[in-house]
Amino acid sequence: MAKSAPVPGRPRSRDAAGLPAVTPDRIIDAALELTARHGVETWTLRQLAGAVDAYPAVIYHHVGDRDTVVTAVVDRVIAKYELPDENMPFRDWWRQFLTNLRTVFMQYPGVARRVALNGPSVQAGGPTVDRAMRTLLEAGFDQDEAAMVCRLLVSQACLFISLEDDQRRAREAKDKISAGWGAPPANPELSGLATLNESVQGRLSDPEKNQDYFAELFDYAIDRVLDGVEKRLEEIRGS
Amino acid sequence: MAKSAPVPGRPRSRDAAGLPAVTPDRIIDAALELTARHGVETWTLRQLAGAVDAYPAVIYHHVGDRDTVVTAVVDRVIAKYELPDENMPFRDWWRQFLTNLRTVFMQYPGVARRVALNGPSVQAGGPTVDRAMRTLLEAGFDQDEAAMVCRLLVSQACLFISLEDDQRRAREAKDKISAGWGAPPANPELSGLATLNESVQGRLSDPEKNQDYFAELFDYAIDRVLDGVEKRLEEIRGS
DNA sequence: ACCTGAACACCGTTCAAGT
DNA sequence: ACCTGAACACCGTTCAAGT
Repeated sequence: MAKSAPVPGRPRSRDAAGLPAVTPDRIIDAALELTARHGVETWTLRQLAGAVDAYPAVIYHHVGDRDTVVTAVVDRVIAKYELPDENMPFRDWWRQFLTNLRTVFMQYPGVARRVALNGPSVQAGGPTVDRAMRTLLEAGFDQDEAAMVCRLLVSQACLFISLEDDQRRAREAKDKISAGWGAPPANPELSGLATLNESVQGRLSDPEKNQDYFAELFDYAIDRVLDGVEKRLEEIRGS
Repeated sequence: MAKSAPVPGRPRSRDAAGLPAVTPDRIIDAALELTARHGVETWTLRQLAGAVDAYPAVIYHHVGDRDTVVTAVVDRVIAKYELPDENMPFRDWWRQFLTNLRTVFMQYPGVARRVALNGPSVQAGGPTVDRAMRTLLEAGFDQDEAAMVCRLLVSQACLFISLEDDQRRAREAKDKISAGWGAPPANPELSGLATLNESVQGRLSDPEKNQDYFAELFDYAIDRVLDGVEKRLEEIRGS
C-alpha cells in the first residue's frame, strides 16, 4: 500500500486523504484483531501498520516496538474474562476461573504463553491475583505456599492452553505430527508401545473424539492438579 | 568467514584447505553444541554453517532445512537420559524419570518445548513410551486412561521445563520481569495482593532461595499432579 | 507533532555456476 | 557429488526529511 510515487492528485497527508488520525488506541485495536486471527507471534509489524493504513515507523511513534504493542494486547485480553463468585469453595472457584481463562485466551492464540512467561501487568492482573490469593489463604494455606499454589495453577492453565494454541496451528499446516504413532511397533517386545498405539488408533478413527482431544487434556490436567492441591491441603490441616 | 574475494594463494576446495569434509553427523554435532550454549530457537542457520566452516547452502545439501536439523538435535538429546529401574512402583518410577528428563533437557534450552509440541520421534521415543505405558497399565489404569496420563505427565514436565528455559533467558536479558510485583499495592482493599507481594519480597531479599525458585516450582508441580493421578487411581480401584 | 520513504542489518531459503 | 557466492523475499528497527 501507498507504494506508488507521489502523484499530483494524491493527497499527501492522512487528513487530506480522509483517513482518521492514527492513535495508540486504534493501533492496539488492530493488533488485537490481528492476534485473534493469526496469533500474537505470527503477525508482523508491517501487517499491523498496513491494518491502520500507515507506515511501520508510525507504530513506533505512537506505541513503541513490537514487544510494547504485544504487552498492550495482553492487557486488553486479560480484561475480558470474569472472575467467579468469591463465595465459592476454593476448588470450585479455581475450576471455574481457569475454565473462563481458557475460553478467553483460546480466542487470542499466543497470549497464554506470554502470560505464563511474564505474568500479567500489575495494572491488569492485580484484582485477579488478589481474589486468587484470598481463596487460597481462606482455604488454609500459609502465605508462602499460597503464593506457590497460585503460581502453579495459573502456570498450569496457561501452559496447557499455549500447548493447545501451538498444536492447533501446527495441525492446520500439516497433519503428520503423530505420524508413526498409531502403527503397531516393529519390535514385538514393546507391548506398552503397542497399547498406546491402539489407543491412538481408536482416536484417529473417531473424528469427533479426536476433535476435542486437546480440550480433554486440559480438563484432565486441571482436575488432577487440583486433586493434588486438595490432598496437600488435607495434609496441612491434619498436621 | 570466506568473505574475501578469491585470492590466488587461497585454496578453493575444503580438501585443499585441509578442512575435514562436511558430513550430516558433524553438522548435528555442531547444532547440538550451539543448542547447549544458545538454545534451540536462538542460533541461526548462518551461525551453524559458520561453526562447520561452510556456507548455509551446505547445510541444506547434507541435512535439510532448519526444522530438519532441529528434529535431529532433539533425537540426540532424547538419547541422553536414562530410564529408571522398571521394578519401581509407578509413582517413584515417574518421579525419577521426569527428574532425569529435567536435568538433561535443561542443558539444551528449547528442546523441552519441541518435545511438548511434537512429541519425540517414534525412533527415539519408542522405548521410553513403552516403559512409561507399562508402569501405568500395571498400576491399574485401562488402556485409554493410561495413554491420557502418559500424555499428561510428559506434557507437565516438558511444559514446566520450557517455562524455566524461557524465564532464565529473559532474566539474563532484563531483571524487571517481576517489576511492580513485590511492592505493596496502591489500593489497600487488595489484601490478597498484599500477601502475595510479601511472599515475593521475602524471596527477593534471600538470593539463594530466589535462585532455586524455578526448580522448586517444577518439583511442586510434579508432586501435585502425581498426587492427583494417584488419587484418581484409588477411585478406579475402589469402584 | 505527525507522517513519509528509504535505509540498515538481519533472517531462512534457493539456485546457477564452479570443481 | 560437493561446494561457492550471490540473490530473493522477508523481518524489526532507525532516521533524515517533509508537512
